[in-house]
Amino acid sequence: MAGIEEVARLAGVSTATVSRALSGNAHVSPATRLKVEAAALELDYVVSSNASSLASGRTRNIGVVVPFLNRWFFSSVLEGAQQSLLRHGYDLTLYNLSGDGDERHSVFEHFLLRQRVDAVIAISLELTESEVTRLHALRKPLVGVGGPIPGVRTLTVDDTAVARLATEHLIGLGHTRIAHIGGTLEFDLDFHLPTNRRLGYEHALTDAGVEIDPSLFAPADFTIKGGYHAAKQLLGVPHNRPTAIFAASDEMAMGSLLAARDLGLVVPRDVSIVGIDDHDLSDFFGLTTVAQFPRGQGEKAAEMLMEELAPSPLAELPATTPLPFELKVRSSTARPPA
Amino acid sequence: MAGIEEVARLAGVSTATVSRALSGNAHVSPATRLKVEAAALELDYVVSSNASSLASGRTRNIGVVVPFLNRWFFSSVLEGAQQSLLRHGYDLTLYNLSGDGDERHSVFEHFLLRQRVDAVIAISLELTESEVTRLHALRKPLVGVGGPIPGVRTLTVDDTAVARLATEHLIGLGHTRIAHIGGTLEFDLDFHLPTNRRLGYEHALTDAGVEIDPSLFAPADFTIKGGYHAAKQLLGVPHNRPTAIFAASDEMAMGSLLAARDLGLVVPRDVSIVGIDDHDLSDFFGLTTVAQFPRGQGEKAAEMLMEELAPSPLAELPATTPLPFELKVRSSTARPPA
DNA sequence: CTGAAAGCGCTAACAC
DNA sequence: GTGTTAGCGCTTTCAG
Repeated sequence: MAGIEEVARLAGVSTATVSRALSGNAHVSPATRLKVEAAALELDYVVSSNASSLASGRTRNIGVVVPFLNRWFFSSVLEGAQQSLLRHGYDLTLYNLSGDGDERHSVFEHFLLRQRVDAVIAISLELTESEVTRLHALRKPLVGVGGPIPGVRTLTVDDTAVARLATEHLIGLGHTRIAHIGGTLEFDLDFHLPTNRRLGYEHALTDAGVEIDPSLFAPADFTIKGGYHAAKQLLGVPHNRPTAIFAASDEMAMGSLLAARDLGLVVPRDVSIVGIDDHDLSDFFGLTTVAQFPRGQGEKAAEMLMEELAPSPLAELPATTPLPFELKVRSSTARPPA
Repeated sequence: MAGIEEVARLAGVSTATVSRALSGNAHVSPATRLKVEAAALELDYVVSSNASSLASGRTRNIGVVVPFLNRWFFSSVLEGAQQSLLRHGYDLTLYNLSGDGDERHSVFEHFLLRQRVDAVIAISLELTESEVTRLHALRKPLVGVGGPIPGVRTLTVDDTAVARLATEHLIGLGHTRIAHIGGTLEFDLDFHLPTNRRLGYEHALTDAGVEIDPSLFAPADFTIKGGYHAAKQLLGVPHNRPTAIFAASDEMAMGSLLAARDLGLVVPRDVSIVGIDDHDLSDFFGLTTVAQFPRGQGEKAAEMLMEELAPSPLAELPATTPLPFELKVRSSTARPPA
């Protein structure tokens, strides 16, 4: 537990110089810098982040708030953010709001206000106006991932366009009876993702001159299990069965795959299935999907924060950055049966 | 950003009293405590964790180190730990070592030494002796989850017993040709989990008087995909096919389920399958498994740390706490075909 | 480019 | 029970 003073003594300089040399925040002659670095190394010196934060006002720590941990999308974003932050010398403190509203309140009251963090990343969370206001009042940069938050810079794919792309792929193959497994209303609270995806689906259909059939929609909960049951419902009808399913997430698409199989249908011969995500397992299942890149989203969110926290005040960045997505055609889609 | 001084002024007491009243670390008369609390509330006062840490030496922050984020086991442990820590007013800073060894080194050099954390939880990571030594030298409590670390208190299920239980379930049903999908050697580096599970399997067999057939073992990588390929290998043989598979993880067991299906086999009529974990999806797949409870493991790890950090120095606790596990029989196992 | 010194906002003896 | 005060270990003006 060597302190800065000992390093200063060993290097024969003042503590101020040690601080400058080690943080790189000011000009120090190469010679002294070397001396200081050598001394620090020899003494195993590492700055105390608390003392440093207290004195400088910067914590080099970013708060990340997520609603779930054990879901592919969230953990991927988190992974990306973590890695990127680490590279920048930042720590990541994690707040999981999977619990009740109480937990959420306490997180906002406690950690944001304890000034433990320099900024926060909110993943797929619709923050309330008061939460956003509070953060702004504390001058904490905030970036959202996974859906637009009013007044906040946000990274999000264009859900409507993604859904349209998936649906158009099916239409392009010749399908017209295309079912859609979307989210239940409760999932619409944050960001209206289900609604947007459904809209993209409907737009694509309409543009292609296909009438929208409400009986071809089934809601589910974004899980494999939910997708399975929804698909059984959709595919179990005796006649005029849909020839394709567009699921609003890969997990639901996988559930559909399994449901089709259990019904004795062969994919893609009897029914085509397409999802959204490019989940880890999608390749294994041969699932055609529209990839979004959550790792990249996490990384980008971190980078944005780094820029915002950097001394050089950049030009105002756009409030919402569109994210890339890409159709990945695999073996779960084909022309409809003749 | 009201400071303690303003609160003290508003409440008509000294800063020391405010500190005491708010932290509960000393006796304050109920009357003044109330006054202080009211003042703090009115001013939206929250302690600066940095100042507090610097002065007290406690950070109220726990570091959690994980090798993966997007795997069921790890995210579940993490979730449990997070929730438990939050309840205790602790923050959790996350370090994901999924990158290269460089990252690992930097994590150990940086965060542990930056004294950002009071203690650390290592999930399924075999720490090197020097890493452990370093932590001990810094007097940072350390608890491991998922495998024994020499010289460190660890939470872990008895892998041998778990595997034995799963295997005995199969034996009890009348199976004798029981295959095992275990881990590849690389997964054995940390904690020898694959080896232990294989041993449990072999012991159970031996005890039952069944000879161990090396051709009935197939290694995989703990994923669904890996399990799928391993199972195809095992089940694809023309004759004397195994009547049961014991997979060392539920994900591999699910892969086996899918493989069996693709081979035209009906589970459990033609082949029984059992896994370990009780993964989120296991219920959906009707998979018989031996549940371990990772959320609980995370919670318990947090609790242990809280005790260790508490002022009252408890009696020395056992170095390794055995964890509960439980056979969950579902529909993937049955008597072997006659 | 470098040093001296004044805090950063709190906690913990130590008095009373 | 409560006030006084000396730091915790750094960073950052301000001089030089």
